[in-house]
Amino acid sequence: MNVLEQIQLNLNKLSRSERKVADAILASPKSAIHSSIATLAKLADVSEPTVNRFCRRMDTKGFPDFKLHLAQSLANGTPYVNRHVEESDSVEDYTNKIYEATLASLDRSRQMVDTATINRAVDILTQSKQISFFGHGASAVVAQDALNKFFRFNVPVQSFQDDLMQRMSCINSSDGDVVILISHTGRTKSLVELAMIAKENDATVIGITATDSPLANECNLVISTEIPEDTDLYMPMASRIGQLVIIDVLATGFTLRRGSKFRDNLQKVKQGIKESRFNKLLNK
Amino acid sequence: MNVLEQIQLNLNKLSRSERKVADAILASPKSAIHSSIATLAKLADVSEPTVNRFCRRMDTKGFPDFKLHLAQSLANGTPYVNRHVEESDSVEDYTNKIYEATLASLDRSRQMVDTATINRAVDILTQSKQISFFGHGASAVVAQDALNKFFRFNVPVQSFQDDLMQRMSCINSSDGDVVILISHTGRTKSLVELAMIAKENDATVIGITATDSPLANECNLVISTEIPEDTDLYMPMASRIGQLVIIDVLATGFTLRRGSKFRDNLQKVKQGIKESRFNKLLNK
DNA sequence: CACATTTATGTAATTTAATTACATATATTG
DNA sequence: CAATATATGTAATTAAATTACATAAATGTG
Repeated sequence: MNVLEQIQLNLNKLSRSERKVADAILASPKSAIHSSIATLAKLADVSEPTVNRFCRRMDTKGFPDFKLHLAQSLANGTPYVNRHVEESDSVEDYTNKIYEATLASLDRSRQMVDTATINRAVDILTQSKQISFFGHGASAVVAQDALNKFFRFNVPVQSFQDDLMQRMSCINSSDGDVVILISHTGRTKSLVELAMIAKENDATVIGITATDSPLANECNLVISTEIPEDTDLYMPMASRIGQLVIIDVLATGFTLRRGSKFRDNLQKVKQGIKESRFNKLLNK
Repeated sequence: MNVLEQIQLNLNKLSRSERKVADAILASPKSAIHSSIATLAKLADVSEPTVNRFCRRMDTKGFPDFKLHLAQSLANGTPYVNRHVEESDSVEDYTNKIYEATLASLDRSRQMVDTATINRAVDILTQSKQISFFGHGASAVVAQDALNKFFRFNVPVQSFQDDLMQRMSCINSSDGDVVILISHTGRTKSLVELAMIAKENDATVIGITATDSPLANECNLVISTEIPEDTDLYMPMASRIGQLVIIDVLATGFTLRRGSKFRDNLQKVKQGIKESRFNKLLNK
């Protein structure tokens, strides 16, 4: 709830003088944010400390803080709104809606990500003997992206899409191995089974999934991706983008933790695939 | 143009001390708006009047006015700053930087996307006999994601990662087939070859790639993903996220264009994979 | 209703924040 | 190199905001 709304909703609960302050602000909020407390107090016909008390009552630290919050209230509300695609939408409409929904989802993910958990995951990954990434459907794509990223570090890393290969990999796992299971809902049956098998074989299981789900309950560590989202027939599942960014974060953390030797290997890989590309200047 | 953008655009034109001020603000704009001029000056290692002069240079009346404008910039949907990950970064720092870089990239992509081109691509896809998605490396992941999405529409769609299979698919293509080639730079040699082969066989070639690249030159239609980005050893390639969102947009456009028959098929697929998941209420 | 207690309010004093003035340092130009 | 312009920081001054305290008004209790 922003400050402007808060003022309007609490009008009836304000005292006589504080009501005067509210009225003066509501009469011209744009002007209020640029006014001194003295100017506003005079305009509202109250004392300066009354204005200050009003600001405190609106849960701000004082007048300058109140003005900042009011300024943000005036500046168009929340930055990205998650709106449904409608059948009648033009290409401009649905394109923008999808971008905004994705941005909104990613922003929420940014706010909710638990960096302590990320740090622990990076610890575990850094010390692992082998890393496996598994997921199904859209999350399988994330697992493959993870493979593509971690493969460049020249550490033992694998990812399979075939269900049997996944099971065998988990059966073959042992202490020091890490199995990362990726699932939006955490309710995919076969992934929960993979978690159990891996744990039975002393691997560490990390879930990139919804907390308080069957899969989360079988994991040693859970990186939460539980952003509520409206999926319907037209709206893509934006949360897989959040999963991809978590992979990015883990990969960067891994690189930073591992230090210069792995940076060198990254450079080696980058150089090694250069020939598969047209040179930027010559082959235009 | 808001204050945050103005700062970023004028970085090169600032004097040494004022550049320090800008860097301190960009490092933590949310914190800056709540700071006194003394705190910010200390943080930036400059004098208080230098901060005041910086604010005047940004066309604000002084520090309080600058803060108000900055607060509105932050509330207005362009808050994200693309900052490099440093070796000394904490997990909080690099996590936030990666999220912000991704959000910044995606926001730019949103602003630059050409909806007329999207519309044409949706036209072409809607009328196609068969759709193929190909990419390499990180873009191969995008191609697979596309397969996962379009497969649900029950239209002929394919995607291979094996180079030979890709070539054979393009050799086998004919009029009415669409080949979508995904590449960040547009300079991957084998993808350019795929484009040539597909065109020789009368397929329509759509590139999700950089304009003015070898691949773009071989395509019938180019959906541009040419967002300048700073990639270095630590920063992930955020543009693949933009490619994924373009796939989302195309898929939604396809669904809207195709109408109710395809909506029904989506429901059928969704229902069909329900049993692979634990029921939300019962199996907790 | 009267009295006691609590809450609201404004004046004045104090503190903090921001701005201005001025001297010095640095960069640029002829 | 010298002269001029620009940048910068210290110290002083002004403005803005907050706190302290006394008084007024409202509320609650017997």
